[in-house]
Amino acid sequence: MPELPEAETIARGLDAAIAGRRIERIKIHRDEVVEPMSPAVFRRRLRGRYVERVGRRAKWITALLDDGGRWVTQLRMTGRFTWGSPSPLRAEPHLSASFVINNGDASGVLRFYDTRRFGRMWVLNESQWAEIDARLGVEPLSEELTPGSLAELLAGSSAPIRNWLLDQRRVAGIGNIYAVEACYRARIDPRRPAGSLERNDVRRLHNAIRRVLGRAVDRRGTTFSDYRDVLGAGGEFQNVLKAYGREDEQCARCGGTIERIVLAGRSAFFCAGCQV
DNA sequence: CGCCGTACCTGGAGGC
DNA sequence: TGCCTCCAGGTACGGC
Repeated sequence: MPELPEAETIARGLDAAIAGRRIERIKIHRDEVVEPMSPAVFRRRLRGRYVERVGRRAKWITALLDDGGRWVTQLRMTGRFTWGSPSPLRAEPHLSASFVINNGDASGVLRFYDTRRFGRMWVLNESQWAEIDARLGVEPLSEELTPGSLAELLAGSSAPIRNWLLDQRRVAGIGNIYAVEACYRARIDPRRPAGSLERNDVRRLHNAIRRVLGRAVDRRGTTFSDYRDVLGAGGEFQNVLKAYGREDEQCARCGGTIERIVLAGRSAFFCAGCQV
């Protein structure tokens, strides 16, 4: 479900909801959500802490705590937060964890649902977080990603460019939807070896990555089924997808037909007429 | 080392 | 309706 734009939207919603507030009660409904931490240690490190700020790194949601710790969440495919009014912390289908958070004069409940149960959340110290952070590549919307730095990262790779874009160690935050859309916008065949891109290809790809992600953030992400922001609203970017999920439809740019292929086990969509 | 197939899970869609 | 297969926004791991 969530790639960079969805994680960004969720992080902004969480920041508005819980920054400056205290985590009063924690219930772990499914122990695996905190693996390899134990629920007891997770709760001990989080209970009573104030959340200073919620942000995003790649596809991770990170909340800075008042004791210097960091509460981090990896949403994976179907992880979802909801912020709502208090009610009993009872188990519901797909509910992995719930948190009672002091909301000024009242309290609210933050819930983490995860249908496919791939999502994880941990409370880390700064050096543990630094290790994770160091393994993640450059933020694609930051000034660090330039046509020149992208060209250096691409050099020497034989992986198809669509697969390369999914590798979080070089550029971090892009998932399958936006990798496919960026290749379409850049008019690059998703099968092209990453290291074969020439200067003009790299410039178009750089521009495409930033435009696609930037517009998807503006539209609060892409909703097919599971993804919702913390108040339950879907995104709008699915309405302007040009290639992803459009197998057999007409290409908006050249009138060709969008094809679906499988690369490294995952669908890619492209127009053979105008993506070279 | 780089790349890719597989595994981890559940549920929705579509074929029969 | 039921049963089967395929597919899904991510990523860790192991094999080659």
